[in-house]
Amino acid sequence: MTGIDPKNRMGTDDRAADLRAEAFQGVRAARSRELAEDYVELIAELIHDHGEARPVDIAARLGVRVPTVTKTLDRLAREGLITRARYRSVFLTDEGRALARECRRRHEIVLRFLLSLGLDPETAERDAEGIEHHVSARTLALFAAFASKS
Amino acid sequence: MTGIDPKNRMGTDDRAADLRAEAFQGVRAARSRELAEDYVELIAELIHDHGEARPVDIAARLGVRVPTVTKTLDRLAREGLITRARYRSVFLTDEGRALARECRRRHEIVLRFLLSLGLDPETAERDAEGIEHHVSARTLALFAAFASKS
DNA sequence: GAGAATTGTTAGCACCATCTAACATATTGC
DNA sequence: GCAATATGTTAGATGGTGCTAACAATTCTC
Ligand SMILES: [Mn+2]
Ligand SMILES: [Mn+2]
Ligand SMILES: [Mn+2]
Ligand SMILES: [Mn+2]
Repeated sequence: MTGIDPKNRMGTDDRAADLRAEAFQGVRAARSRELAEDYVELIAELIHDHGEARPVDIAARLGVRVPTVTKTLDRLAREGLITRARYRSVFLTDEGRALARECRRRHEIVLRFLLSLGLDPETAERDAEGIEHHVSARTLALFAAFASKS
Repeated sequence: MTGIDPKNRMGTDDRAADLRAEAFQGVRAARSRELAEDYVELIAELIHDHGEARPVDIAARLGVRVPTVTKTLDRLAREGLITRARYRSVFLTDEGRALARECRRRHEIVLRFLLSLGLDPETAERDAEGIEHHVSARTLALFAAFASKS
């Protein structure tokens, strides 16, 4: 019968720590999807605007070198988001197209939200590009509601 | 004198692409700082709440294994954010403490903002943990203003 | 204070994301 | 159609972030 039961105190701490850990695990999962999301969104846009998505254009817009794009595209192909043939431009699979659509929608909601808060367009675009990957469905819904209500 | 000057068209595209590239480069830079930011913020909190920051507690709260923490702490020490001695707990340098303070402030502003939008506390905490690293000073100021005005 | 339990480190693996250099292929322009 | 240019791939390096297994040091408990 010591004053405070150390087991109990630890138990509370542990539960709090577990909650934290879950949050961080979620963030890590989101991080691991970020690059694929940016790629498919950009590929869809290039196909829409220019008729095709070429590695050189992807690289120019992402600000990385072409070999970096080649390697990442190989990964996306492995994951079933795109298809490609050597020396040819890139195509989205159905799955890739679905992801791209979802990412575009999310990107636009986040962007409109930031603009409706009064942020300048350039900063809004920059911040949206990072924030979009870390916004839950609930938060997205609130963003959309706020933006349309203002 | 061909119908549309292809050089001109390309020029416009190039400038737009450059802007995009800058945004993505900014996001990549933020990504490369994320982990260090989460670590120093958590270390400061552990020191404040428990008197010391031990790898085992850092690991429990981040949801990773202890050897992962060891390795990352080595990197943070290399970068001058923490100091440590073998088998001892972790200390922040002045630089680390300054970064931790800034991260904590930013984290709280983002969290309060999300809560003031009407998000439930658990989702707010999760989203804040990811969003915080991608919020510019301007956006942060707008978040803070919105949260206090509501 | 010795043995048990906990904590921390090291080594080694896997994967990702970036780069440069060198080479291969396609496209373009004359 | 060929030569020059542009584009794409491969190889190999660097560094980050995660893991498990094995071992070392510390701390706790009796
Ligand atoms: Mn993005
Ligand atoms: Mn985007
Ligand atoms: Mn965080
Ligand atoms: Mn945080």
